[in-house]
Amino acid sequence: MTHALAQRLDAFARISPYDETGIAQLTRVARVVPPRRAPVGEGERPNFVHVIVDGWACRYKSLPDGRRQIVAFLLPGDLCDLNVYILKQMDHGIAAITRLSVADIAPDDMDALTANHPRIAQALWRETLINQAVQREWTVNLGQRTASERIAHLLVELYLRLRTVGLARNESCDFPPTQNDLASAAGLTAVHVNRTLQELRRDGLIELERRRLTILDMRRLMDLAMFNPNYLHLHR
Amino acid sequence: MTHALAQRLDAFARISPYDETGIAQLTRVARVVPPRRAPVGEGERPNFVHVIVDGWACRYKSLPDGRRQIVAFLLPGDLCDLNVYILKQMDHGIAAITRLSVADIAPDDMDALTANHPRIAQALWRETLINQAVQREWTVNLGQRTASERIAHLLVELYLRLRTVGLARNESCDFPPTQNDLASAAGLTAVHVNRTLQELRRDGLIELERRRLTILDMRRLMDLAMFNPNYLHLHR
DNA sequence: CGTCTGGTTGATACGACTCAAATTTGGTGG
DNA sequence: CCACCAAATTTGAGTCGTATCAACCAGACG
Repeated sequence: MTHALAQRLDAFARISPYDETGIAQLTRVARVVPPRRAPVGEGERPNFVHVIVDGWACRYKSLPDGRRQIVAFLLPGDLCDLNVYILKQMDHGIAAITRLSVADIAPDDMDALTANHPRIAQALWRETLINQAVQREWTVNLGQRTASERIAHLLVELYLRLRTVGLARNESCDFPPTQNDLASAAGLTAVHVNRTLQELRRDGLIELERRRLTILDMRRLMDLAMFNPNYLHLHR
Repeated sequence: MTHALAQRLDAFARISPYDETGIAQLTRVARVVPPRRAPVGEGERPNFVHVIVDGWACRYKSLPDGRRQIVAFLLPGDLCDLNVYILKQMDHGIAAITRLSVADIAPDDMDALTANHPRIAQALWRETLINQAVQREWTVNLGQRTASERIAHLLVELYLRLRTVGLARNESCDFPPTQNDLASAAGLTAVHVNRTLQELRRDGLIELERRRLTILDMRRLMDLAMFNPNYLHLHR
């Protein structure tokens, strides 16, 4: 089984077996984080770069009055904090959605990796830019789309991202976030997410139960979401 | 008058006079773009990196049915498309809000600049990460805040960003975007932005007329917006 | 078996949108 | 300098999407 991070990077620039070995070595030792816990302490200035090896996490920001927005979902192969590698402090929190397995990479090892593997360095830089593009699309999602369009968009995005790391096929994938999680990612209430999901089910677009998502009609779901995959830059 | 881009970068990492000269040379020749026009063709694969020398622009994404979301405001010193430098295609558009003066930097010159000025290279990398943080905060803004909180947050952010490039002081700055622009940045209708601005004025928080913004009570405006400046990473 | 988390349902309230029109502002040309 | 026009702002009335509040239900787990 090839590593999720390698698959992720390979999706954009060819990663050689040699490169892949380099990645595999750094992510060999993984630590387990229980659900709802933070793999990275908030506000802390971390000394390691964290890679999600298995499981789902999210990046979130909270307002002083308790409101909470999930600003990104982190899937296997995602880096938690390339940013803090350079910036002084974490401006948001990270929480595990499922049980998580995380690899901690020391800055020195990271530097060595990018120095010895220029393709990886470039792929990481791309990764960063693509994350930015995803964040922009989320801005559009929250600013312009209605509840059902938003949820539809989120589901399609997550399905496609899972597929590029080999965690989805046949329009179907594990889908651990609760309706509460979806709500705080979509800027809706959990109640409304619930009704919206029912609507999508009723219209024969999706199946979603027991933490498993199946997209029954990809074409119509994408149309509803006005989903344009170009922002994911999935071509090689 | 020192250059906006230099000021911007200097806000995060000390830029030497030598570095500043390098920047000044690349941005000496500027091109003028009239309002509402695009300094960079949409969909095109640009051969140049564009820097806003003077004026305001915005980054936007449109949906097939015509809805349009401004995902970022570009102020003097901002780079339009460091991203496309690496990614294959532009996944969004750029439009001038005011008359714009733009410097086009050839990739080779860009490479030379970062090679000869490591501080600049690092500062540019930071810039990228901060833009990402800003985009995350916009996600929170659209997902969690009410209309008046959103507008308040937007105004404070823009004021602070202008201040770091020397374009604002005494809680006052030029403010060219129309209520329509604010609406499509805040995910609201222009009508509602109008009423929201009136509310902010009525409460003695701001003055805004003839394209000039004055923040009358910064403390209360920031409280209303639940504004936490840490995401701008303004410290050095 | 009781407890807890997540999902579901119903009734009601409200923030923001829509549509439509009036008014003001700013730019342009005579 | 004024007349004109288009763009931007303002106002009002009515509607709708989503939030709120409050139960209730199902399954997981200790």
